[in-house]
Amino acid sequence: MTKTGNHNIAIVDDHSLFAGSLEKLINTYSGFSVSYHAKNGRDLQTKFESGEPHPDIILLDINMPVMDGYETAAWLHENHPDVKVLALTMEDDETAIIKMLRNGAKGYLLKDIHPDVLKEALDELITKGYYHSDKVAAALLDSLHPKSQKRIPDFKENEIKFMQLACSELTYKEIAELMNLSPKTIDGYRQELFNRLHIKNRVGLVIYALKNDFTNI
Amino acid sequence: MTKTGNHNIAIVDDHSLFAGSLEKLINTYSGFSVSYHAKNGRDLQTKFESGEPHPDIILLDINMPVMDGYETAAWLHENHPDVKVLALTMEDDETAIIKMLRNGAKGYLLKDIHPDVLKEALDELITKGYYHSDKVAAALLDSLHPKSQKRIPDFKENEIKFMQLACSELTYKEIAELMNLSPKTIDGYRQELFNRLHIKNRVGLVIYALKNDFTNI
DNA sequence: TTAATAAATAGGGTTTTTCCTGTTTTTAAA
DNA sequence: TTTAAAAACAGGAAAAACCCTATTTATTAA
Repeated sequence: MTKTGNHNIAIVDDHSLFAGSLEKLINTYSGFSVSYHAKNGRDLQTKFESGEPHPDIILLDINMPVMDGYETAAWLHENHPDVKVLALTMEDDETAIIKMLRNGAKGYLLKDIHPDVLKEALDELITKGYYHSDKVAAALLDSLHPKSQKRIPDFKENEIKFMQLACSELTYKEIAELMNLSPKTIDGYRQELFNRLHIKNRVGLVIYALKNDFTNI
Repeated sequence: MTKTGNHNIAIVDDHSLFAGSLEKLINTYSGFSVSYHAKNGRDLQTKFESGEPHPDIILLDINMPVMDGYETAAWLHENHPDVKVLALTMEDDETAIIKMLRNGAKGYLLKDIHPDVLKEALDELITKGYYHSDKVAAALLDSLHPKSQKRIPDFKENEIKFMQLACSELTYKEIAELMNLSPKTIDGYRQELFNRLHIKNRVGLVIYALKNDFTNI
């Protein structure tokens, strides 16, 4: 049935049980087998330096202690660009997707997918070199569409100031007073930012501001 | 007719990939096989009512939508006390352990354990009827010690869950639905937290939660 | 100077949040 | 079993947030 060689996979995840289980699942897929696990990025680096053959594919978790998925993906992309990285994580988060892809990941999967989807992703990774689910495709489009490839849209001075003040317990009215503007102007900033950033409410704005280092707590 | 010594296992977890993988792992253990999965407690109830034979052991996740691990364990304990429940979760939380055991779970395992530990736990579950890791034993002891009651964290479990969900773009109504509680109860949590933490609004709560590592963005 | 554009402001309505107080239900203790 | 406390829930109302559309005021490029 299976033609060309077997593809070796490494799993990088600090949840041993998940990793161990996943190995069994993957080993039931023809054409794929798991060669080893690593608990985090640092652990993976050690494996790479140990001289044993590199895996073809790495299933990479994002949330890990010591050296997380972002760092690990970046390191692999830099030092072992031949190794295909498939992000496999719990986080259903557009910025996480973008960040992983920017760091060289060839695909992004959520852990709550059906096992068949993983098989499909692995197959596509081999045949096409990447796997992009609908969610990833949407995230990509979204990130590329705003004119230039600017990751972070450029904000006006006042928008940034408002964003920062919104990350506090001040009401919009109080923010307006502080900025010497009409509450209606502030409301305009708010609305404009909500639209541009695709967020629904002030908490979304706070999260955005924190994620993008416009403020810190 | 099951072979002598073969024990059927059901997995209740909303993470399909984990469940599917775990099945493969367990099927490599002699004496155990997985008969089916369920996505949550409600789903499990349906399986029980469908007439197919009940599993001997249920691996039960805590965090699930619709009907979580606590409810499910309680229901099983009430209606199917013959079925052994092994809690299998990410939460390394003493109160969660206590709560699951009180609801009839025969053991408690973290998802980041080594696969061998799961095998050991399953074996002990069959031979002894329970599996108590060191952590569970410690939690039990601690809970019996009256002093520990004083040391109970400042926040109740639901308060923490609410706090975490409040750090999102969900409305309180949506959070209430997710937690299977009345919006008025959620409002009660909110008010209580605002008072205790001396904060004025939801943004204050988000900031508090982030500062104190109840969530991360 | 003027037309185009961007920024600030408004009107006015809907939804959500916030707040206060009180009742029912559940849980745990005596 | 009774009782006290805690948790869940509720009514109602005001404030704040949210949303859409439109107008006035600055800015600036032709």
